[in-house]
Amino acid sequence: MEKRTTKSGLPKELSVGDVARRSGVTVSTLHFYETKGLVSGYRNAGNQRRYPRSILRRVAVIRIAQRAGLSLSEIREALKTLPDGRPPTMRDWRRMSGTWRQALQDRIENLTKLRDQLDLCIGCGCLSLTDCPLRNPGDIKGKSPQII
Amino acid sequence: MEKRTTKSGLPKELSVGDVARRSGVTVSTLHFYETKGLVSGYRNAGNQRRYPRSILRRVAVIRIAQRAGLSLSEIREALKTLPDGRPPTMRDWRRMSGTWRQALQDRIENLTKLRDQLDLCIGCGCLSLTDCPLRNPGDIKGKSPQII
DNA sequence: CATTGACCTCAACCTTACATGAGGTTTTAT
DNA sequence: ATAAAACCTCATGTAAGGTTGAGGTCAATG
Repeated sequence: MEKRTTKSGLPKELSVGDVARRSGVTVSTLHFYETKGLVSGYRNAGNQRRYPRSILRRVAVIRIAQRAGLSLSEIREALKTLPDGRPPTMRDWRRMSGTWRQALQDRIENLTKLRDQLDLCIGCGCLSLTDCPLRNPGDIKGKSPQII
Repeated sequence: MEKRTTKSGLPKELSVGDVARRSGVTVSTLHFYETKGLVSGYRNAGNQRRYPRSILRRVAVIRIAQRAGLSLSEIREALKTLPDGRPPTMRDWRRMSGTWRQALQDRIENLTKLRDQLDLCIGCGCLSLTDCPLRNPGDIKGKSPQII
């Protein structure tokens, strides 16, 4: 693939293999993403997948969101609000990445809280104490552990 | 269970059900942890699991380590350095939790870096740029994505 | 124009971290 | 003493996020 190019020298359409090479994910991952509704493209006369160049950005966005800790289904929902074949506008991108930034921030704060509690407990040899914050974290709901 | 108690009124040995109730994990999780070598106990005459009270601390430690992002096999390895039937000493606990603290800290730093990059890219409408740090993060090794 | 590499689909498999249920035994409570 | 609650083992299921392989087609190249 990557033969027909635009005047800028960039290929107009991409095969799965092209996308795999350039995005850093495998072909099977692209197939998988397609079954999960995360990416889409069209087929050529021979039933092979062809993608517009915007797929590359889309895959990059998916990977970033994964790094931020989102599940593929959350990512799919977020991507639903973006145009699929066309590159997203600045506004589109800001809205989505803003939400993701917040999710990331929440995760960071949770982990930081855990780290600080761990620091306290490393100091005090804790975990034997009935009121150790680490033993009954506020973010775990349901039947809480009894006094140990 | 929880009938025979010490003079302090605390039960001397615990059944799986007791441990489940008091630690906040299910019985099947305890079975599972046993198959994975994370916890152990002994059996009574009727082949039922019995645990010393120190199991409670052990399970608490496992859950904390999970929150910090460690896998069960990593946790198992770390726990190997602790006594199983006896409560760990302060030194034991400090060594282990110190390592975990570091792992946690690394995770926090990675996520923070990602967040900051995301902030930059939210501002600039990035991801179209060939040198966007989000598109080729330093922490992903191997064949890096080509210029998009 | 034949070959080889790239694609196709579909099913099965993998890892992590458990949950569920069947069929049978042991404890506990009345 | 008996019923109910709790346990036991072992097999199977679940969910996420893919990977692998078989069997067959398509396309780029000498």
